[in-house]
Amino acid sequence: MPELPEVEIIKRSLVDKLKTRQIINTKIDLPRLIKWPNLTKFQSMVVGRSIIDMTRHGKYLLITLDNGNLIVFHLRMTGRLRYINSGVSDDPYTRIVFQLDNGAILVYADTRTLGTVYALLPGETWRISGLSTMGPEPLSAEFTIAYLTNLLAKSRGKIKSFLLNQKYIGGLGNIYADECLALAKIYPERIGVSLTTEDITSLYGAINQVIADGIRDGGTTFRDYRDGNGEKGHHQDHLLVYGRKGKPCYTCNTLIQKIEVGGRGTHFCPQCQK
DNA sequence: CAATAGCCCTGGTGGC
DNA sequence: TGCCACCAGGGCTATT
Repeated sequence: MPELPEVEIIKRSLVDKLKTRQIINTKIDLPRLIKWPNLTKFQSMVVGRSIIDMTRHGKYLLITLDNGNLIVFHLRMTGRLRYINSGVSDDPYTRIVFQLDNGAILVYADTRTLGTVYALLPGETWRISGLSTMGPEPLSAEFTIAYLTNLLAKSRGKIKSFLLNQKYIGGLGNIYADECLALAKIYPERIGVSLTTEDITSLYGAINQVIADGIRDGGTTFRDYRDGNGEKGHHQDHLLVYGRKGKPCYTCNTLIQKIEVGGRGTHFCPQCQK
């Protein structure tokens, strides 16, 4: 499932190829993925425009067009964006194709079709609440120990759920949230306000470290994730707990457990994480 | 504010 | 081998 590191790698692998390209046509096989506006308006806002830039905000990907309009993607669970020189997609789950002026295509493919796509006028990002209410991202200047401390002082829910809430921190998903808590040695069901100064310092460092490592390794490929060139990531080879239920902890050899927290599968070491 | 359930959706998997 | 219930889970909504 693409989280911040995966979406960042997709952006990096696509941005230079897309810049200055003109979108000459679209082929939309699954119109319900377009959440705003309707199919006809979406096409009219996109076709004929040139791409100025591609950026990422949390797990959202944004393409800026030459008139200031935005194409916004959220890949959810199984969304993929890929640039294909030949102009022909071999992905059986291709849902949207953007035909470019050099004969290449930008393909949006999505197995489970939970992804979302929008076209926005300049200044319309408020239409996507998840985008406009998103908290600071790991590794950003706004994400500080003081910020985290202030929020946790008011947080009466479980720390795992806190980390997944995009209003607090933008970009963490289920895999990296579990990894953050493992690295910080914090039990996922701890209540936010119960975290000590030491815990918070450790967690803050772990969040930045885990996200940086994920990016360094080109993202985590469990099944579906690929970058913009169709390449897998490597961070699945460096996970401490996610997907390791029943396997020994690298620190203490205790078997990793999996529980449900806030409706999400949650992996942790019962010995190391307190 | 927090927890929970339901919804969207398809493919892989485990059990029998 | 075939069938089927179940699970994966991000983000949103409704309810308690």
